[in-house]
Amino acid sequence: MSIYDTLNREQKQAVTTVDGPVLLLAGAGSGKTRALTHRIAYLIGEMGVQPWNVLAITFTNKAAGEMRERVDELVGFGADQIWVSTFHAACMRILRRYIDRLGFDNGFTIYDTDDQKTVMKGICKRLDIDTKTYKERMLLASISSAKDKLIGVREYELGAAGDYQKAVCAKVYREYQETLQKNNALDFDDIIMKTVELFKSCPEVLDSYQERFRYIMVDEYQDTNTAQFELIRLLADKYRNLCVVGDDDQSIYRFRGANIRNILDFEKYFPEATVIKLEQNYRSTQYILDAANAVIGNNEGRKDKALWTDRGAGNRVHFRQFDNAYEEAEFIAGDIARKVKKEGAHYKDCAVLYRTNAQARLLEERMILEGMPYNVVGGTNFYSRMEIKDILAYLKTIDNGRDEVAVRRIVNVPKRGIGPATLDKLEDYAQLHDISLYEAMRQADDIMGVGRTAAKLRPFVQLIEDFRRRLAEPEDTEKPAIAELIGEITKRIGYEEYLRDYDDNDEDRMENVAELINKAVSYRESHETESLTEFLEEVALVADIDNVDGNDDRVLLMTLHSAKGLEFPNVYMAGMEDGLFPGFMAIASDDPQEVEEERRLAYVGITRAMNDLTLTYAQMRMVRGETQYNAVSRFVREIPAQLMDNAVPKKYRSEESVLAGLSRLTGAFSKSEPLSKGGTLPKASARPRVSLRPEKTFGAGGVDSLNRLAGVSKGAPVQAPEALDYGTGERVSHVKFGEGTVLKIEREPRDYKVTVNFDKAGQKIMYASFAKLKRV
DNA sequence: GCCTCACACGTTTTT
DNA sequence: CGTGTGAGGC
Repeated sequence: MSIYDTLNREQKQAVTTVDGPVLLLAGAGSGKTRALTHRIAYLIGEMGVQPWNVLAITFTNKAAGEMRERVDELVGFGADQIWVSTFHAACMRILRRYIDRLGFDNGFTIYDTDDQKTVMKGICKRLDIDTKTYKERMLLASISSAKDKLIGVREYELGAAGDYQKAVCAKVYREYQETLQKNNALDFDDIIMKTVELFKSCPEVLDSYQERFRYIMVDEYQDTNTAQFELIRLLADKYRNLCVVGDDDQSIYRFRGANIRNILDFEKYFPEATVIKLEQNYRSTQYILDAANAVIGNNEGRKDKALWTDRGAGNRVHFRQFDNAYEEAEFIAGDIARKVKKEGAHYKDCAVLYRTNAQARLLEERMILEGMPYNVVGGTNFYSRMEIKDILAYLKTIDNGRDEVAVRRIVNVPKRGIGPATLDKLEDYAQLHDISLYEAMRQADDIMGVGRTAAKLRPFVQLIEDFRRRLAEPEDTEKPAIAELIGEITKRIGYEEYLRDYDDNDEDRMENVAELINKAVSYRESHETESLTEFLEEVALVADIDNVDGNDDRVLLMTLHSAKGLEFPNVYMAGMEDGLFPGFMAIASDDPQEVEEERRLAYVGITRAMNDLTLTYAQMRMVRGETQYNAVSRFVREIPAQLMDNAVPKKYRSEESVLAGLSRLTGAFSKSEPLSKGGTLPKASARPRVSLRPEKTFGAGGVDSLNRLAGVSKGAPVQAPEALDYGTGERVSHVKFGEGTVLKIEREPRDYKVTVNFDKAGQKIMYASFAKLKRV
């Protein structure tokens, strides 16, 4: 009995066809990861291929981690020599070694979307571009899409000739690339593009990697963009042992440049390719699979395939409709609770999938209310939180002084009295002397003479220099670990106090900082040598889905995109409405491809379900403070009625009414009038809707906050309190700062400005109507 | 340089 | 609806 006996015929063929290009068309749930991992085991165990000659590429760290685990089990000795990694991580490894050949320093940093935006803002200012006509987002999008297609600055400029708008983009593109190079930074797209550039300009480097990676496997191949395809093509060009695995029906990243032609035209690029189809589904029951097939069948131009299962009919697809999104959330939470209680399900067996992250909120609130354990994947990435970015910017500055975005971010956090004017002066000086902004700060004394501003910069520069010096110390003497470094930074800059003044979330934020320290500790544990550069790189390349722990017994809430590659016994797809899913943009577009992509997304969602699939619809939904009335999603309507337990109402079945439903009826109906459908759901009107949102606390300020509330709701200016019930020299208490003594009260046109010396928090100046001070 | 208020703007989706 | 940004006062 060998490990290959459990594979079906097609899987076996995929495993044993090791020479030449292979296109493995693997439908959802057809065991493609099994096929891939066994293929790697077969190459090494049966064909005598050296482990280091194997490269397996995935899209997320999570997928890479899972594959690594399974390969380790199957291969045993030498498994750690196999490169199992994401596109980005693999390219980073290559670039760290060779990017100096492209004029970058090997210690370069990675810019995330936030950093890109910051750079772009600066460029628009510098080039005097009107950001009303040319939005930063749009400019970045066109640069990104150019990079996805491997169009460099020069080529872009050539293509822009004669087109004013494009010419502006070209100018911005050039400036953007120059800025990044100056800052010794790459953005996500550069990571791929620069690697291709490296391979094309340094044949000997390419050759060394071709020799190294004689057997290449690519997972989720349908999501590769042109740059990624070119990268793979170059690497595989010598030995042509390339096995790509994908499903054109699950291609959902067109918006990010994924080129579906890569999979559809694979046989054109590699005419000698063996094509193998995996069509047996091991995941879902028949009803679910039939529904999936029915929906995806509406797409044109797909590779012909039909999934089948021997798991039996199973349950019909559940369809439930609700008056509004609150009831939808209530039902989903309730249904999960019922499954856990009555059917012995675990929370972690249930996932709620939706189109947009914004939908998570209502669901989350409902689950909090029910005390149900849940986990939201995505939304705001941990590493894009303000406090994390601040700390990382300190680390980046210590690590790479050329990263101007990082330096600018923190030079005045916490406040050091260094404003834009000072930075401009420094910037000019830096440009003139061809040095970095940070270097200019180090020389600040020479620039502005004995000006006060130079003195303000000194402690900052000293702080950074101090940490740099200590990091340069030899190992196991004085050199601090990254975790210690973070702790010391926060302490020395007084970050906790800064956060306390910043807003009311200081406790959450400090917890996040603590979490970052945890991550630094676990980084140290999983690596033999600690490198700040490497730590920052790992941190830059994590996706939200990477942090999902499948062992936690919690309901998972995530977007349909995040759900790709996962499976759950019970799946809820919420917000099945035309206008939301498929999205408004896709419907309005005259490019039918857009709705097709949404349909593939629906297909991905449906095929996540193993046993139970529930689709929900809300007639009324608040979107950005506006009430929308939508028709039942066309994707629900594409599922034959006999596969579902509830019929889609007639009114949504004809095309006409669907179109009518599409138009937004804001204002046409009274918003306060609940659209109750008679006696079907009597509790709808009785339930206090407001209670679902966490109530905002206005502190103990009594009259003052009431004044504020009343004032705000009428849109009138805030009224100054008639008189204060405390005076100079008296003791007062504050919600955040505790007790203190009033030093000064100043009358201002609209308010009183009160200076208080707090026992613990020190001296603060605040406005009476906001501070909610109470006499003690 | 800092702080406040007013308003404009946005949503797909993410390595 | 919530956030982020820019103008104007202090």
